[in-house]
Amino acid sequence: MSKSNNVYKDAFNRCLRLLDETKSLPSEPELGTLLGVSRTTVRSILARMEETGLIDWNKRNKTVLRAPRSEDFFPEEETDSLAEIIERSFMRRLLAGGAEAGMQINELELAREIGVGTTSVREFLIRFSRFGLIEKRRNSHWVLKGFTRAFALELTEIREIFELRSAAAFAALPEDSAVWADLDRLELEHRQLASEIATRFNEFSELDERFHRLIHRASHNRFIVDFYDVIAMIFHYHYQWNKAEERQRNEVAIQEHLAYIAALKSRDPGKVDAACRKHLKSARQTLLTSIPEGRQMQPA
Amino acid sequence: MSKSNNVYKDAFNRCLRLLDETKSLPSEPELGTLLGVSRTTVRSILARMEETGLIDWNKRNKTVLRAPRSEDFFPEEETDSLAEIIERSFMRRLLAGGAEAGMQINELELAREIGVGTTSVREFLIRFSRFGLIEKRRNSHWVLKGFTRAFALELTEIREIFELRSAAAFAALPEDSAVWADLDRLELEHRQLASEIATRFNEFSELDERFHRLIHRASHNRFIVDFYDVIAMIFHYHYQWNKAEERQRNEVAIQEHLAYIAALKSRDPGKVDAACRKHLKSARQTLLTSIPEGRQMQPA
DNA sequence: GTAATGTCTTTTATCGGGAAAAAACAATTT
DNA sequence: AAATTGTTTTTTCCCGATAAAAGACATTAC
Repeated sequence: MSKSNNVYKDAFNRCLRLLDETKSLPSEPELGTLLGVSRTTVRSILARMEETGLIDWNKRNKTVLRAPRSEDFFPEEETDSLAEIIERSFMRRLLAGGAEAGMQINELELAREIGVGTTSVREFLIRFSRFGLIEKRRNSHWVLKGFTRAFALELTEIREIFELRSAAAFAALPEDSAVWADLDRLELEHRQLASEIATRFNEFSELDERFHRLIHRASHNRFIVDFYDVIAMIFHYHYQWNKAEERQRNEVAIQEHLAYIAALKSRDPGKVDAACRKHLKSARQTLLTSIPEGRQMQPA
Repeated sequence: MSKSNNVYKDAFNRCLRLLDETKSLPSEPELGTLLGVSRTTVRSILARMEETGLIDWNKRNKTVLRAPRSEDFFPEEETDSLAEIIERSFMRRLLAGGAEAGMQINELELAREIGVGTTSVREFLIRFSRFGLIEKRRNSHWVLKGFTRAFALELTEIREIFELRSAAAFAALPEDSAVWADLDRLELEHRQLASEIATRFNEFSELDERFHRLIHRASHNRFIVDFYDVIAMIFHYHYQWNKAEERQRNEVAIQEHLAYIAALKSRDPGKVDAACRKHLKSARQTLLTSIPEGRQMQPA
């Protein structure tokens, strides 16, 4: 068992959803771009769809025969990549307590516990190391540095430096830049979310990330853009474990974003700086309150 | 052939150099710490030293019998770790022309060319990716982003932000902090190097790194400290390919460092800022002049 | 009784192999 | 002739296995 076919399964599931909308599927290369996979995978998908009577496939003709049923889908858990599985397991262990700073991380043990090979775990740890939470001892184990208050403060310090710069660069972008349309679209989405906050408050997290990434991109600096990966990772898990007052926090954040957007549109550097600072300050506060002083983070 | 014993060979060579200085070697654990290896490796070293008649080894007694000869040493090239070998090969390819931005990187081909397994190459690429020079296409190849002028500008932009902050933090450190002694020591080394610049100018690179790392550490921010790895890597290779006017450049840099050190010692924020800016500006200039406009970097 | 040595166990670093997925090439179809 | 399908080759992803190196435990020496 050398490689799971999760790419195929995930693409298959996504392709099933396309079936609802059309009477026939497009060409193989087109489907490939649509699903983000190679033609090889597309053909496997089509083959199975034909087998299970979902479509009639004859060269260029891919006629939809019936709507997909829930049994047609592959189980969700089989569509995740190994890297995702390992990350989730690792973060769960990290946040599920007992993860003291200084603790050593054992590749073999992790691999056995998750049920994967050591190579995948090693690759994950190397990739994960750039988040600043673990550190490698040469020829030896990894050391957990811990999800501490110090970590959160160091993270937000850089975030603030970078975002203030990016926001300033954003506001200085020429009138005809495409970003202004992107910003308008995001503003609209914010307003829609604000009006349905009671039911959709948990959709904020994803909108938040798109908004900040748009701003950071204005820096035109790959190190600033890449650094947002660290923030996104932390906030991703932060949102998962800290559900306390989630709705209210998100409501406040949306309003801050709207003020921030207005400031950007005004293109007044002073206003941009003020709105950005205000939002970053409350974001930092939110993160910090979820880390008890002098202890490790714990799930809510 | 699963793992080379370069750790042993490298430690053995370093241990040989200790033989010149003493009549007998210390205990195994002590040797281990001294050489940065485990006792297992220390014992392999001692075993070979006894075999080749370098020492007489009987439990606690490790008497030196003769001075090491050049044949006793393992060849230099056998002491490098695989990661170092791969990095060097990769950077040579990158700098040896023909490395256009957008080019795709083939793991298998690289592995075959260097003569190592794909796993090691994969791990190297993952580790290397944080330098911002390559990018991964999911389930597919890596893409070379190129050693371009844009890269150098993005890199130096962050460097300047971080170093100005770190320098300010450094100057604000309390009188009794240990860093002031470190700084004094570095100042002395700078003066010594300056006085023998004609013969030792190529030693500057290493001193430069230690100096800047000391300053960055004052930020107490792991992201700032870690970012210096990117700078160090780039400058390391930069120094290797751009030998033009090396002596003069280093002479100027040493003087800038001395002025920078004096500013830090004055603890006057204005002076620190000015000295830091001046040095960073010329460092950026040096880097930029080695990258021809609109083209890839080429070795000198 | 502390610290060293001797011995045994575990973990890391690395390889080769094999299935999944991508990519390249050839043959059709419109 | 441009795009699509059919076929073959190459590459990526991941595992299990193995030697090097680290680490743990037992024994001995001072």
